Amino acid sequence: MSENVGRWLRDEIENAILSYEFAPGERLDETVLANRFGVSRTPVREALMQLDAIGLIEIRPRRGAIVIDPGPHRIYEMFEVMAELEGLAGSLAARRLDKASREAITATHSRCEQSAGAGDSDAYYYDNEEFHKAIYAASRSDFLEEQCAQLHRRLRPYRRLQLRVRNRLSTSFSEHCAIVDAIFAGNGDEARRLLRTHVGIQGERFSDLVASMAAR
Amino acid sequence: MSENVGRWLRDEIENAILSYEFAPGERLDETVLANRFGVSRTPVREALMQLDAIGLIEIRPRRGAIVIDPGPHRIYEMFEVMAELEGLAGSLAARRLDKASREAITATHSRCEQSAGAGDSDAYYYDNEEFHKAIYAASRSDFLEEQCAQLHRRLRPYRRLQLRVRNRLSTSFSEHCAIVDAIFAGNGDEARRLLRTHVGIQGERFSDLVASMAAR
DNA sequence: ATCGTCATTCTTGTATACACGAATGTTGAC
DNA sequence: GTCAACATTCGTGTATACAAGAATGACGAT
Repeated sequence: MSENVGRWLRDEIENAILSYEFAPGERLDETVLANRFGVSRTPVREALMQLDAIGLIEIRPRRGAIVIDPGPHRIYEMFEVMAELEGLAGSLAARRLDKASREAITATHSRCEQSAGAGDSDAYYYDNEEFHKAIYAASRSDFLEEQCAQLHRRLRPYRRLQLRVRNRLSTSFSEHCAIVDAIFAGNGDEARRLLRTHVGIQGERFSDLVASMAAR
Repeated sequence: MSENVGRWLRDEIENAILSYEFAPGERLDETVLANRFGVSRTPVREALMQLDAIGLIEIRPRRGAIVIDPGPHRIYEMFEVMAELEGLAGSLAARRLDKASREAITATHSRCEQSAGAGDSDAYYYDNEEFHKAIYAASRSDFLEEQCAQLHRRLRPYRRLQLRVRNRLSTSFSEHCAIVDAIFAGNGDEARRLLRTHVGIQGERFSDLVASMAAR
């Protein structure tokens, strides 16, 4: 239970949305939520406000809050932006790499290698996140790091779906290898290019995503 | 006065912060704000919550809200990300340009030409905004458009400072010309490259910015 | 004189009460 | 039977009251 009820509720409701417990399009009734969590409406409203700012729900004045349904097209757009930001992070990381960042990338990369080798999709999902976060941090740009982390978080559920696709694990890891090489070689342009294609969802990978979304 | 007091207050306080009426580092007392705007603390808290999510203030639990002081370095980082996003918008615009977007860009571009020719810095400041927004819209990516608009808004005060620098008006406009040419020619890579350097603040332009910030 | 401890005060965090607009169901007319 | 107007209900928006933690100042000890 976080420092105050409002933030705790924000996380709680956010998780519920990201895990599809609250379905896209569903209306979130303040009183119902307040009862469910055993608090008053005030912190519930604060939590909803924050979720609105993050973009997970939409608060229509006097008409309540509904869970936003991004839809395949918008998700594609979000990945498109994510790819661009990660590309920037990679190119900066290649230029500014220091010892600590290098070690962090190496560590998370080898953890990815283990889980990919073991074919453990869930473990890879987690290690992959850490790997990407290490690259954000290596960019040495706090603002970029924050933006990347925020968008990464919002795309989390779809990324998870992606990993389920056959062979994606080993493909993803070999792409990681090339990315690490480029960054460690100080080749910013190459790191940018590789990360862009690694993160972006083009062609059949997009159809795969849509298919797995439709499957739920 | 917007649809509800909370959002109105958000805009009101946001403007006060962006216009330096509330100085960076300053503490924002809920009761004081409530009295000042003649409302209760409830909508004030809602507004502060939203500003926290936007990143303009920081709410420290049980210790009140303070206006964030980005500092030159972080502002540089924000421009760096802005440059990247605008570059993406430009490259997408070049690929996806349709009649309506083409006309919107042409219209705003020629308005920039007028105000730049007249040496009217304030008018150019406004027309320039519209020009960039036209490019965001031309990208045909709603998410990217929103992200660009949000960051653009947050960088507004510093952009204004930049334009004060000698000769920046005509330099900016000639860069616009090249950008328009690249987009209309369908040359996405060129548009991206030009926008990145147009938006970014490298070298002496960064020192200029820091200098004008220190001058206040 | 300085530092630590305790009490007081002030501000934030949460709950509750009230007001107002939107949604909905009912009744009547065509 | 269908549609429209009105009344009622329900939920959001705002204000106020209360609780609890943090900042501040005074007092005492070293």
